[in-house]
Amino acid sequence: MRKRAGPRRPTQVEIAQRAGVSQATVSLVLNERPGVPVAEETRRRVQQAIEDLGYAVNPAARALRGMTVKTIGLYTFESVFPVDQRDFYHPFLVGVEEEAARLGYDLLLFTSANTAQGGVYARGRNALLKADGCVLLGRHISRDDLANLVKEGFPFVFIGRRDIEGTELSYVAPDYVAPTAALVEELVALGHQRILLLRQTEGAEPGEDRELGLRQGALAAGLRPDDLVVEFSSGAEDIGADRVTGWVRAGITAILVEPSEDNATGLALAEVAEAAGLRIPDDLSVAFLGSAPAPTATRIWTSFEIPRVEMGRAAVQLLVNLLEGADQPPLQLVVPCTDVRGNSISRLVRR
Amino acid sequence: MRKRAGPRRPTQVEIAQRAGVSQATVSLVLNERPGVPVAEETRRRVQQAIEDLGYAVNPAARALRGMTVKTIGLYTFESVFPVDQRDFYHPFLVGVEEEAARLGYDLLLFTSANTAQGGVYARGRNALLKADGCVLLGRHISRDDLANLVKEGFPFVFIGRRDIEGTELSYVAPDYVAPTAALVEELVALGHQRILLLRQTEGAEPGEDRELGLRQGALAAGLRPDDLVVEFSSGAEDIGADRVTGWVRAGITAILVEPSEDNATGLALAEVAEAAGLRIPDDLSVAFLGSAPAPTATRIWTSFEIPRVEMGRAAVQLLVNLLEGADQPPLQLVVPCTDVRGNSISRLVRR
DNA sequence: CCAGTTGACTAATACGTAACGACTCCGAGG
DNA sequence: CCTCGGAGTCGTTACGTATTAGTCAACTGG
Repeated sequence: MRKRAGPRRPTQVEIAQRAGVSQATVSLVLNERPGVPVAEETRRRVQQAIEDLGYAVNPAARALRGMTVKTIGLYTFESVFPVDQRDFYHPFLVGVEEEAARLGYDLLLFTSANTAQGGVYARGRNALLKADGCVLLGRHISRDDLANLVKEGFPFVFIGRRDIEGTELSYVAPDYVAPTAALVEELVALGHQRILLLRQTEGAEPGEDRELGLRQGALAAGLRPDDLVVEFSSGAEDIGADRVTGWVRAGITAILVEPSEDNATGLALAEVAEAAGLRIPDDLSVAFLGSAPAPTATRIWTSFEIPRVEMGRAAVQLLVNLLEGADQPPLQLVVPCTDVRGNSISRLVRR
Repeated sequence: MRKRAGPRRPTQVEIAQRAGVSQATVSLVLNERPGVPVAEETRRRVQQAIEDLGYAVNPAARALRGMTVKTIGLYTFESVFPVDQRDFYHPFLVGVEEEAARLGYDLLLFTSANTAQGGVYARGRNALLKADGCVLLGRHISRDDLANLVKEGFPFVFIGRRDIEGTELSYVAPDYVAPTAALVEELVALGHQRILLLRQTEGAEPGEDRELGLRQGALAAGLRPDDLVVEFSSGAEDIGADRVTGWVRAGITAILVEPSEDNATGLALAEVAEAAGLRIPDDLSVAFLGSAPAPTATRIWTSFEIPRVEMGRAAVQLLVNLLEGADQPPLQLVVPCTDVRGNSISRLVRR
């Protein structure tokens, strides 16, 4: 943190001198306050001085007085930056940006915190303070950091659901439960009796929600709990041929995949299955509980889409509510997903 | 600019009280100054207090003292935000972001200024002050704004070349002259004798550079100035069938197109030409002096690529040089483009 | 002619930090 | 015994703004 270079900028004091008034009056002209009138002639002189000297209010001084500075921070827990178009997170950012712009806030990207590998509390401890409030994003998140932020009373909104024991935080999250349940009911209606849920090992809450949806759907469709299998995968290398054929031999006919950012697990599953002579969907129905891999000429994955742009927008709206409403309690918002009906599940044919 | 909500954060004074030292000592521990030692035991106590209270330095107060705050602003003169992948400007932003992250700076996107439609000096006059320095970007730029910024001594780097009379500013720009000249020489070698340059009406300097390249190339290839034609277009609707056939009837056999962000002009030209029965490149050679429309199965446009990501990176490097070097003069950087040899120009066949 | 009221302005202060100069120890050197 | 000097701390100030409490003159109504 070195010293700034360059010539000094004019201050309210200099404006005041030039206009022949006090600094307080300049401030009054700048932000007119109801009940404190300023004579028209005085106002004019001050405006003129501002024009002449090219004055601009100093945001730092303003912030020091405890004012907001119309800036929303955007922090991601994993390396989302640089913002690549193919990136899973890109639509969130677009939504955040659009809405911030619409509401007149600038957007501060905490690019440095990520590379520094220290989390929110890395560098000068809580770098987020440069902004009025913050939108947080990312799977591999530090619960301690979140809890700390809540304790400190720093205004933030998390994109995705996070439950922290003992505290309540603001978030906007997709509804994984309902569409998962609907998918299960559809599979049962298609004749499937044993269904596997393949969960990611990381990012607990979304996985919990999907499992809840699985059980709700099974209950509604009259499936027994024994017919449901839940397994975990930490990546593509987890999915071996023996594991997949094992599932099938155990009577599994439909697999619900919790997607990862790059969908490596799901793609590996498909590849391994086909290599083992299992055709999708004839021998094995596969659906993604979230964003699926891009459709190809022959394959459209059955899945559902998270409204990412809208979630980004909503996060900013919640945050601005927190910032502008005095003493708001934490806000939560759950948004519905839209179904994608593809050709990766089908009616079960008993052999 | 309302008041901030939430509980107050701990200050250096409170740390000092808890550690039994003065505020000045806390500051010393926080930013160790060469020549001013602090006892190990004291340092430890202060660190402990910082830990206990969860202290974080207040960036506003720091900034007010004239310190830099490790933030680079990014301002675009037209609506680049929200950052869309198809956007012409996206690669610049990626480069800026990468380099800012690498150098430990956060990135402040001035999204609000664009929508407010007021330019740099809109809102509270010069919103840029929230950052230490700024990267500026965009074609439809206000020369007055730029001149003002220079006058005020605000550190910034412009992406693209801009000459402002009487002042010198920092920029990173692509070299349009050399590849344009090379293209002209190549066309002449292919037998072309009358060449048209189709300039954009807006964004003067890049157009000037291309025209300079045209004349240099013509000179080197032994073409007479009379054989060069320069026309202007303000968009796709400018390009009518009569205009294009007029050019051809006047002996034009090759057209160099100055690209716009969306390349509408160039695409319109191609369409109109084909509709008029002119085949490219047999009847008419066409090349883009910059980024061409995306290649298709049958068409790769001859053009050259601006290294946009690298330019973004370079802009940040220049800016950080300005910020961290004391009293740096303005810096300029011209980067080479890479040729794209396509199938839209060919040897001239006399009929 | 005076108490009360309103309009227009200002002096003073607080916000949290970094830096400068001054101050107090304490041991070494004369 | 006195002086000197360095190590370690501290008091104070300045940064530029928004706000509070207050001053002061002009005006009102009785």
